[in-house]
Amino acid sequence: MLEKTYRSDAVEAPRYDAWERAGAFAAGVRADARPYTIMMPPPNVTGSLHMGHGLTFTLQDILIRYQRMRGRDALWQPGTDHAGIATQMVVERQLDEEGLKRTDLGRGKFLDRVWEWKAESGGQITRQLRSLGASADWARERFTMDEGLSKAVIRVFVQLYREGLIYKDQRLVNWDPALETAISDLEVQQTETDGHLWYIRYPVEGREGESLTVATTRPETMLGDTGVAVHPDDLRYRHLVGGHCILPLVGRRIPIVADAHADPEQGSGAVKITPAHDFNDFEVGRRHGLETVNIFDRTAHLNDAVPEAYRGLERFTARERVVADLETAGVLERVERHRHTVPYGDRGGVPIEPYLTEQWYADAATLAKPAIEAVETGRTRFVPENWAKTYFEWMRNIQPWCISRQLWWGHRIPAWYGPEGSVFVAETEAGARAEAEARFGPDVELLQDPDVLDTWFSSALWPFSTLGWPEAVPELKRYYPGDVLVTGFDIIFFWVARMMMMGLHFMGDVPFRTVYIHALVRDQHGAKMSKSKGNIIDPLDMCASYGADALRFTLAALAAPGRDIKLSESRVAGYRNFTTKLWNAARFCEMNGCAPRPGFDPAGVEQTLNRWIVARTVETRRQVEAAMDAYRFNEVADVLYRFVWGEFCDWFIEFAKPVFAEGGEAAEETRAAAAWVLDRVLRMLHPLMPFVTEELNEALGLVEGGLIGAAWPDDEAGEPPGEIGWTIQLISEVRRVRSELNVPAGAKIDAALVGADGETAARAARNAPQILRLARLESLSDGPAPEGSVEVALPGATVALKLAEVIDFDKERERLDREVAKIDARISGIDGKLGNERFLSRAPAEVVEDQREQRSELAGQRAALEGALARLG
RNA sequence: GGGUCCGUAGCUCAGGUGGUUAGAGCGCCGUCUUGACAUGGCGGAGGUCACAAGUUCAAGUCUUGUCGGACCCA
Repeated sequence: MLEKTYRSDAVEAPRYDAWERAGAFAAGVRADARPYTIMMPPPNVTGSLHMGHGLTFTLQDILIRYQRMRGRDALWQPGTDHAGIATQMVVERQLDEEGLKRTDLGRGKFLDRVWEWKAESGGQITRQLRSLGASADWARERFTMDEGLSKAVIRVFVQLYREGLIYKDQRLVNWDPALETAISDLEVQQTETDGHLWYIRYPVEGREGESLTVATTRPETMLGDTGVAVHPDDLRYRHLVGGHCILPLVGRRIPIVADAHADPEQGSGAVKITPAHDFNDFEVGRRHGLETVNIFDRTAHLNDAVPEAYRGLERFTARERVVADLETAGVLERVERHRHTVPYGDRGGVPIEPYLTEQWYADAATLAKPAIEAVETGRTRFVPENWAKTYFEWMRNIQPWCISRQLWWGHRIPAWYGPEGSVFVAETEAGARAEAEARFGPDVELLQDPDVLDTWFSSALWPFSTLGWPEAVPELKRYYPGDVLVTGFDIIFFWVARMMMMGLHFMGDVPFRTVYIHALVRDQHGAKMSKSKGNIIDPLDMCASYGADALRFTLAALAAPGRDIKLSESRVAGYRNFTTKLWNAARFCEMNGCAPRPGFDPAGVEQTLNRWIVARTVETRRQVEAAMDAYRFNEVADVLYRFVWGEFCDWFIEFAKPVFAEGGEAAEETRAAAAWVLDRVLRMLHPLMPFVTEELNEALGLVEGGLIGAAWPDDEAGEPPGEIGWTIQLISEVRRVRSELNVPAGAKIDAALVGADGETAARAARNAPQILRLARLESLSDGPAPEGSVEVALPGATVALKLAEVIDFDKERERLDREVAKIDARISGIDGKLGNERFLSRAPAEVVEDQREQRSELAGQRAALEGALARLG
């Protein structure tokens, strides 16, 4: 006997363990089945589960469980990525507490510490994923720093290098002075900041008293200025082009050049050029052959390239000093408040510095070409397809990808430096050495590049490196390409694009056929969830309070394509109630002996009620499939919710009660039908609510071996008979009138069916026990309407409620007048259409016919109401 | 500056290719301890579908413009 309420907290963990122990998540068991692959976007090994994870992994689990039930050999490949910067920071913070720096330990010992940390704490997020119910194939779990995946990284690097698609270059990078490494331009957050605009006069050489005024948000960078630009069409300054300014505080002689980068409308129209510290200025400098003077060291302190007085100053201190000195020198014209965007590193949290360094780059433009084409030709499809535009936009304007990072934690770049600036790139040191010795003879000294690769470089290989590449294992052939990649739009550039490039280049095929892009999870008012705002809804809290099933169902129900999810706890509570409802419906079935009947044929049921629920179940199944195939998770949830609650519970179970009470063959068939519907409901809900459905399945002894491995239903049935719908309408109308007239809920009243044709009378008779019970009627006789009754018009008949004692005749007349008015409004609407020749000639025949039918139906009801009015006198 | 998306009930949102009386959850009001379920039942109120023009027999849905908001890129 089922408990009175479902206890998710007691059920979920053991249930999950049982699945995992039984190997229910394992791919490869169904050797003859068509594979279905989802590559789990590897969360950071430092991560802990937040609601964004909750959404993405819930959707993936829904898909994987659904396809598993549909008979596919489902592989959900899990794992984590090593998160270079984040992980290194975590361990450095630990060291900091011991008063140590990573340089105190040295590279080897530091890496040992990172691995130690990983072993202890790195599994947190994958453990948390289990409480969500994620049915990933944990036995195949991978980590981007695993031996095999590392081998793949090295292989890819070496091959791309040999193909000329990886090279070293001296360019400006986004430099994080807190972390002392280059970072990707994607890891730079442009942040609106209140600042100032300083106007500085640069004296013109050889023209006493004449100066050019430049405006800057970063006055300290003037120490590295090597030019001043004016617009070529700017008549004010044309005579100065080709001349020089004398840089204040420094005394350097810098050329005045004409360049379209200078905007005549902005400030004075003249702009200082600092090629070593600004991306635009770098280009200007290149065009005009200006010097590059690097004025910062790795931590953004001024270096020896600046006058002695400023050396060693931190950049913001330097700003104050420079401004003060400019003022003293009388060349500071004015200062304005100015709001502008400042680039911040999203990990280090300090403003990044455009910084001139030598780094390794991948030729993204070349790699992008086939990746663009693959989406153009539909080999990979975005859902919703709008995101393809974003993808194209970025891919068609792609910049060289800076792949080196000045970190210790990560894949070490397989490049060794020898004498005379030589570089040897090989998969192993021995390989590099062999090459070096061939050139320089034995005993050549080699030094490996100290840097590591961008974490996304290894993530880009995830769809095939996790399957064993570069070894030629059978898994590669079987599970590559994946079927769908599920991720957020914020990751299209970082990861989706790069997987496309690498997959096509190394596997010769796209890494996945479909990319499903879901939205961000926000709080109930649409704000991003963040610790500082205190508006975080923790998925694990939700699971603990309402059950993982309730959270999963909520996320699915809110996952409408192309829209952010505004989540509130009350939604989760609402779907917890749905879990309870399901539980209680199952409990009702159990209490009434609704056991599955061997050989039960849903298409062969005889009772109208059962034909109805069977047909509705099949119809629901079709709708769920269509929604699932279109990744319309909200529709999947909605269709199931409405069917289970609004039809199965509200009507089928209520209609079944008198049948059970009556007994006999009808009751037997209805019991079997109820058990069958419940079985189908549990199967269909299982991908969304795995725990409660599995628990109920076991308790009721429905599918042997568990739902997780059960087959998705494929029953067929005809149209649902209209009789049940009509009866429902009758009951609802009577209830409404009772409520309107304040008839006490407990009072049973006599009623008559007036003016019913033969078929309608038969319908009413067949469903009389249900009608009496649910409309709370004492009796339902055949017309005519009793004296002093309230009449309700229905298709095919009128129900007259004997309420002489409670009726206020005037009020009843008013009520009927209102009903007539409503019908008249609809009739005149229809007449407007039917009176329009263009409608009759141009609208499809079935639309016209439908209007005619409605009109005749309404006319009948109107006549019935008029009759009722007449009888009231 | 370039691009994407969104304005539908008090709140949060559904409404693929135009076609019944525009739906759901939460909230609100009334009512009911009826043997599955008060985490519930029954009933109800609440919408000029942002605004304007256009296309069409027909527009929440398509087009254009206006206003308001969000996000991405530079």
